[in-house]
Amino acid sequence: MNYDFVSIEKKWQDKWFKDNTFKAVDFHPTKPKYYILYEFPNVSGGNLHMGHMKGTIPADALARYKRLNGFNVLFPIGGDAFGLPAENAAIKKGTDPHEFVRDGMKRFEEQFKKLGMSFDYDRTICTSDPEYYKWTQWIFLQLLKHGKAYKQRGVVNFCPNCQTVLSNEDSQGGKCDRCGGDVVQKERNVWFLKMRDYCEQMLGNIDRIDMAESLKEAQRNWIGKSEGMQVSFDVVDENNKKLGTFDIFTTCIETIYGITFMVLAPENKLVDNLKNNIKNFKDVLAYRKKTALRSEFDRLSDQKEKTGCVLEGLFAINPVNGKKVTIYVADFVLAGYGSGAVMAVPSHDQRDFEFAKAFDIPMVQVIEGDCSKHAVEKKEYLEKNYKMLNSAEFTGLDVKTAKKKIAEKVISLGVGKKTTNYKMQDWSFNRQRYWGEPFPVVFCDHCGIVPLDEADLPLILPETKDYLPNKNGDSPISKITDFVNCKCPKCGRDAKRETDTMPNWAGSSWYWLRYCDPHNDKALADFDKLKYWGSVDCYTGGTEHITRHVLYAFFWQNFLYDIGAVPTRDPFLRKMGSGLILDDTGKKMSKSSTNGVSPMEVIDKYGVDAARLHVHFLGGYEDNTPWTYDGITGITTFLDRVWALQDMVKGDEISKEHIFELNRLIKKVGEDYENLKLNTIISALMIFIKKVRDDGFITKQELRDFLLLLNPLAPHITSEIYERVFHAEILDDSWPKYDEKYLVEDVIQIPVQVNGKLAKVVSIKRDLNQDEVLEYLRQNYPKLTEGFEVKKLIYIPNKIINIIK
RNA sequence: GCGGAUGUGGCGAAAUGGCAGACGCGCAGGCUUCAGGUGCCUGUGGUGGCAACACUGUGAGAGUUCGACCCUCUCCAUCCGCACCA
Repeated sequence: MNYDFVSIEKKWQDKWFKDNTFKAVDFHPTKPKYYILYEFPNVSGGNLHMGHMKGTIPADALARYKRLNGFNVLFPIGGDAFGLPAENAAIKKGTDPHEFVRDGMKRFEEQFKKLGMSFDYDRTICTSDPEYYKWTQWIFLQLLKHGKAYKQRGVVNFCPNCQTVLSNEDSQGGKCDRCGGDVVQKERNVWFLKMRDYCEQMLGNIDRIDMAESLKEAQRNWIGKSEGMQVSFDVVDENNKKLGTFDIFTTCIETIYGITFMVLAPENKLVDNLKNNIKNFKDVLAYRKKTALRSEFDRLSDQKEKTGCVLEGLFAINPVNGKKVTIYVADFVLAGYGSGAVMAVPSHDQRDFEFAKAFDIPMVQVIEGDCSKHAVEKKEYLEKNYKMLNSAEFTGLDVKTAKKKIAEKVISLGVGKKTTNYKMQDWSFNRQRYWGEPFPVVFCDHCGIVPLDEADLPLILPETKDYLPNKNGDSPISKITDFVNCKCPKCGRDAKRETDTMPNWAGSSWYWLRYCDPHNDKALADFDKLKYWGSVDCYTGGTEHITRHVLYAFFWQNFLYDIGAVPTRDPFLRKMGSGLILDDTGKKMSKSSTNGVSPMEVIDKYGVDAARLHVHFLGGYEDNTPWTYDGITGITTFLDRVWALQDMVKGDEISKEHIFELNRLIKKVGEDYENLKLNTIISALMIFIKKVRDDGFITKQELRDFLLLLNPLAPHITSEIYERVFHAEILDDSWPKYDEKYLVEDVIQIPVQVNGKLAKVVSIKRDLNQDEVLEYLRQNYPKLTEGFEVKKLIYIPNKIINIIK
């Protein structure tokens, strides 16, 4: 007899939705809090895809499990709606973004309902709602007020296709994150957030969070902490007249006697400052222009051919030995890292080596090793602790000692100091696009950049039909003159508004805080509520944008903590990245690919309980799993058998036939929910149901416990059976307890090995001592010990016996 | 190039120092059924054997251990992230 999943599932979903059954209670008087967050979906798609099944279901199961265990669970949802992804999708569809987002949010809600998600729908937020982005703007004002936001001309990533500036995070590998096109470098006036100030704090967050090591490493790499020295070099002309100085950063101070040239990034300011002394300044400008347009193709090309341009007429003086060397500009030196300049030691750095070969520059070897084919780099010379050469008083010392002594010398000469460098840059924070949070600032000829009064927030995004990106890379908002022209809040004279908008990451960098108090119009959230809900206990979601998103989250949370707006530095205690669902070619199943199977299709065919179980029976939460319908019959058979339990009820209390299995099951399933190991929960439940069917009956109490164990994963069918059998609501019941005394049986089966090889499995009383075991074996299994002397008996009580002969 | 992870039957996968392959799919055989792309039962890593059983087996090779999928070292393969970061 099959159960009618269509009507049963709808019945419960309607009820949960209508009653908002899963409402979280602020300041619950007795229950402990538990905060589960699922990464809110981006409204760009408007439809849930298989990837969402991987992330939502475990979060929902954990939420339901925790509620049954007496927790006051906060499990909210919302939509990430501002920014390029939604705007590009809206443009493609030819809809106004406002309307596009409204539709998308509605569709998400319907689909989440169909998934049986136990969200608190009263707390739903959307980042493009003025009530929400009021507080995104408020946070920006605080950043500005505390010197963590600044506007500056700088060389930044620009996507010619999307017509906007992008952050480093949004242009990884030289490709636009949204359209995949090549990103070029452009000089522009840009808002930056001082994320670099938070490198150490963020590294602390990474250490404290419970998250996969690979994700932690990706984030540490992105921050890119590196310890070394900053050293000052004088710049002179042919006649040794001092023209200025510049700093370099190095992690290999021990090679300083090997410098044969210096290299600046093409954009380095020194080039502009000394342009009158550079004889070939025209060539330098031409080189600059060329490198700015270098595309992805050039950068990835295998040759990695070194290009550059000498600065004729300028020389640098090595502070340790007074040696005069040539200066170049070259694009292998990055303007944004360190001070945008390096000392070049071709014998001991492979890039310098290649550059020296290309430009025919001499080399000086200062550490042992064979430098004829390639540089002997620090990995090799430090590991082998080679001796120093050609390094004045340090010649003959081993490298490790020399490194310390040379550093001391540089410091005592007053030309250097120990420093720490980070790869991470400040966050370029504006986009020349329509669909985003307007910046709450105006530009006044008299007062400069003037922030709006907090009382005037939100600054509403003006409506317009002309929202397509501009060809010249200006924001379309610049055309809305009655928005742009305004009065300066400070002096009252005519002023203009900022017309760029914030990036899509703005709204998602603090949204977990808003869920604690989503309707507050006095603060981003009430401080006591933030304190009550605290850090997110478990945060699930995809891994696609995890490095960026989590770092941005750490950054904002730390900033808000420092200004006293939130009670903790750690937004999340545990972050789980769900694996991908792969299609039949082993590639990521994407929403756009034609072979993508929609979750709604699976739900319509098999029911949502079956779909929920199937996706997570396929493999572990953090593993990639290939999608297939194969095996779903195993799940539907299981659910049919669960349904059939109603007709097998006999007796009330737990039977002696099932007491051990049931207690073990309760223990195992509970542990597996905590660790989100849903696949083994399902198999454990299958094993139990097989036992029940073999015995031909289940008691009422056993059925009750079984339904509770399955409820977090398959909430509909279990709610229905519970109601039919017990005439009550399963959600009013609580998680079954197990008793330790039923986890162990008096007579156990344990393996006996001879010389480490399995010989026999024997039945034996629990908790015998070693002598008793040997005696027992001699009595009952004489063959195991006959014919040889037992040299040694290894007996791990109740686990294994190993006889050594 | 650097970093991280993974590697187990025909397939998805269990087992984190103690009986490898649980559970599910698939496959084979059987029972039920008017019928079945239904339900139920049995078997199923490989090799040999009618069989009980024997040997063998977790990417490859070494090591630690009474005992290794699990710990250590070397290598190979695949996937992911970063990539001229001084």
